[in-house]
Amino acid sequence: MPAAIQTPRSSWIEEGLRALGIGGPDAVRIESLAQALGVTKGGFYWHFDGRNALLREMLDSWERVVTEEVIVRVEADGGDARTRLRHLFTIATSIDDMLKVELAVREWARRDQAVAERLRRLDNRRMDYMRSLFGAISSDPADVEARCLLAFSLFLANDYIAADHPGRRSRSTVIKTATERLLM
Amino acid sequence: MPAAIQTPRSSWIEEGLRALGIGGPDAVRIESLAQALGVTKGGFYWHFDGRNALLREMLDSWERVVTEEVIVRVEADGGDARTRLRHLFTIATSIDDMLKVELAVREWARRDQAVAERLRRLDNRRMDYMRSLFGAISSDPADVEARCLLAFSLFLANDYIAADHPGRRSRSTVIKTATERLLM
Amino acid sequence: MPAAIQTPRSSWIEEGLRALGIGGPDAVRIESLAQALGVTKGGFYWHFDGRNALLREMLDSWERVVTEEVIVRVEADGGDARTRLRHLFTIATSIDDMLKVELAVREWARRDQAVAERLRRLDNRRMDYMRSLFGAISSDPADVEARCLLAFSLFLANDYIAADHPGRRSRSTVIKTATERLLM
Amino acid sequence: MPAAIQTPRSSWIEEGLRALGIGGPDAVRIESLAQALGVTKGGFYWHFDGRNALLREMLDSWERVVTEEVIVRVEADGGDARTRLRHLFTIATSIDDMLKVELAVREWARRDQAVAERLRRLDNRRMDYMRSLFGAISSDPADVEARCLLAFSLFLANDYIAADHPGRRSRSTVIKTATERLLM
DNA sequence: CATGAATGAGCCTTCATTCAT
DNA sequence: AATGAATGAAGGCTCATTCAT
Repeated sequence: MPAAIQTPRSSWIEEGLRALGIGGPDAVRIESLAQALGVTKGGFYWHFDGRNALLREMLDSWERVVTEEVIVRVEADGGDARTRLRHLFTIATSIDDMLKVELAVREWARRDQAVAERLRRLDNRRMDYMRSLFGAISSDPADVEARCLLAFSLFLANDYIAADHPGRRSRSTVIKTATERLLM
Repeated sequence: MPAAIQTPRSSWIEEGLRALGIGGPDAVRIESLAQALGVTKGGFYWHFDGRNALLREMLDSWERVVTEEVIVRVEADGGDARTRLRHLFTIATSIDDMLKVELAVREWARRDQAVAERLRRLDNRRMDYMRSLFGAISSDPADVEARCLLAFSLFLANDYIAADHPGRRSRSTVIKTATERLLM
Repeated sequence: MPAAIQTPRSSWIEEGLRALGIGGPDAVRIESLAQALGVTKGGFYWHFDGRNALLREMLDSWERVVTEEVIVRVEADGGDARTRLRHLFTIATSIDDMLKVELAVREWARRDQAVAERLRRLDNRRMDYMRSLFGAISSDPADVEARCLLAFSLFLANDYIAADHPGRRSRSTVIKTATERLLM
Repeated sequence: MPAAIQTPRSSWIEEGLRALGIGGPDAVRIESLAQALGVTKGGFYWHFDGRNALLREMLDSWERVVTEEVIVRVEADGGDARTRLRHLFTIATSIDDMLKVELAVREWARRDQAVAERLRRLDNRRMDYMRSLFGAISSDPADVEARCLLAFSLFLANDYIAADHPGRRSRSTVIKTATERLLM
């Protein structure tokens, strides 16, 4: 039976990820997190070796969730390649908090080599998975690759592109159309 | 008499955009810029009303370049819709510094309402332009919209996605294939 | 266990009042106070919300001392109206540090509406008290009012007027004569 | 014929005195004065040796006006001692701008020995003048001295005391009553 | 585990001053 | 005489970090 800890490491990590998603790495301030957790920042240093250690563990934690959870859930639902891809897109865009973190990490990776390295591993794993699914739809490797990149781009860019769509079209409708285009 | 001094005002803005592109808004530090320009930070306040004023003018300046310049260049080259779209993609991805700024601004917009507003205006103008070009290729409005979004996503995501491509394929090859897919 | 630390919060306030008395509000510099207290300026922000908060609390603290303490001490000593007035003048001019602060606050009030408002409340309370005492000496309300104003002026101007007095007369002798004139 | 100067020394001094009266010596900022005069601060250094030189000349200028002008005007109007004293009080409290400067200088003197010295000379000259007038009213030197101090105090404290007066009494009415009390 | 308190580095901003033109 | 531009010294504030209790 694990000791009942008052403010466990995981709380700091969760709160840190929340802050990261909202304001980027610079917003992960020990003081803010402490305040959000209702404790004083001094206690933080009992759990972690410093801010960088927290940042590292935040990434570890996020990586684990994002990799395992999503793919596991898609596979659990079963179905053919097209079905799975549709599930994948739905799940990926539905975990709102995680998408925010995703974007923050990606921006962060542009400035930090270590983060970039982690992201490369992660993206490769995801692309591999998509490649296997799109490979069941198209037999042209170049086309598979293009579809993967387009799908991935669509997923990421959703939150960045601020444009409105004409008529009664909502963003999600446009994404759905675009997705189907990739599944043809 | 030739232009005496190369308007140092714009030097601060240029340097600011460079810093923004590399490290995001938090990296736009008066002291760093001053050092990069070979002057002392105190002098900055002769030119600008403060950091926020610089940030605002940086966005003004960037918006002007990105909007006018790109579309003007594409139109200058002429050609049919497909040709113009190909030119657009080439130009958009070739101004390396501007792409970095683009991404930084986009991340920034997620935390700052005023920036988000500017970006919305800008993205709408771009989407309008693409819509007019894709409209010449496809007659289905939903399809046009989907192609626009995919194209835009592809452009943006390029710098974010860290995945490698199997075989001898380079990223730019995959993008080219993906682009052609959108022009079919 | 005796009081562990002598509430460092109040140390900042005391030191702040000292600085205010000597050099006016502009002389209340966090850095100077820190140095005087033998700590670094950063620590100040643990105790206060910023310079303005300190300034506010300094005024609170001073107001409390000046209002309560003086009147309480005079009343404690008892005696008739004349005796009390003599005590009042003696006490008011004897708390040297407080007189300096008094003058500084008054000058400050000329530039800051909020300070002016506090001072008005304080001065009214004092005038009320004097009015009650002079009312026992003179039955003409206009005369009472004039005596109050003269007494208050005398108290304040003491530190401002730099003139020497001829003969062997000291300032305090002249003030004593003037005071008695008001008590006739 | 003196050269027609664009922004003469005297403008800087006048503007400096205005700033001094409003905000004390710390408010005499070259930059503010320049802005008020519609020129750039750089030009200031053509006229003056630096901020301290301006401050010195401001005091010179103020001293001249205050000493000569007031006494000269009172004497010009003539009358007996009581009449002259009444004139003196009226004039002294009527030059509003000068009263503000007067108070600012007095506060300043508390922190600056050189200013204190000037003020002592000035106050002594004024007290001498009042002494001569009160001497015609009272033959007791101690009483004369007390009246002088009270009169001077009343004049100075007017602007500092923020108290309201009960009934329909205005401050100036109270001062008038108090003045007459000193002339009895 | 956590608090209270403090350190110190870093940043923004203001302002007197200087200087070439 | 005055401007445009810059320097440098303060001073206010934030925040990661440390440490005794």
